[in-house]
Amino acid sequence: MNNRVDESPLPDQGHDDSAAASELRMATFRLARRLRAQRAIDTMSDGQFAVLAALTVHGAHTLGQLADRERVSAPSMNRTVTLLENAGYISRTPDETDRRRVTIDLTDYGRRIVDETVRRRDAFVEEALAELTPEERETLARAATIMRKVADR
Amino acid sequence: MNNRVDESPLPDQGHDDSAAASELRMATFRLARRLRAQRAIDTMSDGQFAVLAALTVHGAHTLGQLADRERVSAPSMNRTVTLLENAGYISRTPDETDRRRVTIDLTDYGRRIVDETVRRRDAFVEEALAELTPEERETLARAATIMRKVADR
DNA sequence: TATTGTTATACTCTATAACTATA
DNA sequence: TATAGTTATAGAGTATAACAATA
Repeated sequence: MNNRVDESPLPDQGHDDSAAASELRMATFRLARRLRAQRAIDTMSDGQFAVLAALTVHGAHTLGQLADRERVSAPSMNRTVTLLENAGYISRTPDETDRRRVTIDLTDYGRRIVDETVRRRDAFVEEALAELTPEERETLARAATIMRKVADR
Repeated sequence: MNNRVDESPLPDQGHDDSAAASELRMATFRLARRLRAQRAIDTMSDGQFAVLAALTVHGAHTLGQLADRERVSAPSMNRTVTLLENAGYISRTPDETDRRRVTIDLTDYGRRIVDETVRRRDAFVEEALAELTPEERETLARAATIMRKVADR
């Protein structure tokens, strides 16, 4: 497992702002942990899936581009890429114009795994949303936008 | 780093429900990742801090209780506990009535580290919240409650 | 000479299996 | 015999340093 800091203690003397901040932080960790548990292939780590997702969203990458995007060292990414290649999820092809580079892209099988994982993760959230009131769903939809803004600031 | 699945691809033909689910999932991962980066002591892992937080919230534990709570094997938890003990954050004391057991609890120093870490994590959220409109803050406060409900269902 | 990818090596976190002490 | 904790060992993920091939 990767991260389980979802029971963080509250600050001692929480005035309103700090209480709100703690609540949001704890709720975020707890939900993230729950969502992360919904993986299509339990033997694939978050880091491995993140590479497949990056290739899906942003297309083919070189090794260095993947390492930069995932903020990981080149040797570490090389190892992950080798594992994904051996599992048949991605392909490595030498670059024609600059032969130091290799192009890394999804295989059809890798694409299928990504779809399956996304569908399963979304299925959990969709079912949960379906049990809420329309007002609650609206609140979460607005909150999602604000959360991204906060995370990216 | 632990988890970086914050760029998950959207489902192919997102109708409204599935789009809302994807947005919430992505926003949650992204914010969790950002918050996780705010650690007081960069050499302490999430797993180690989670143990300190559990002891703060729920009091002293035996090794097995900690392993169960964090959903980790006993040997793995034993290793984490040994590291935390060597760092001076926790104490191990043999149980008087059942001498197979050991009681694990925070030291004063460990308590201080928890407070510091919580304060730093909350500081980031508080600063971010301060830049929002009152309506946005209200939305996030309501969302936090709903998110916990979704995570715990 | 600089850049891209890879290999060598080492450290952390995780697990299962085996062991010790106690119930 | 069963249980709680620990030790032994191994695999995955991470990093830095050193190397090979290419620009």
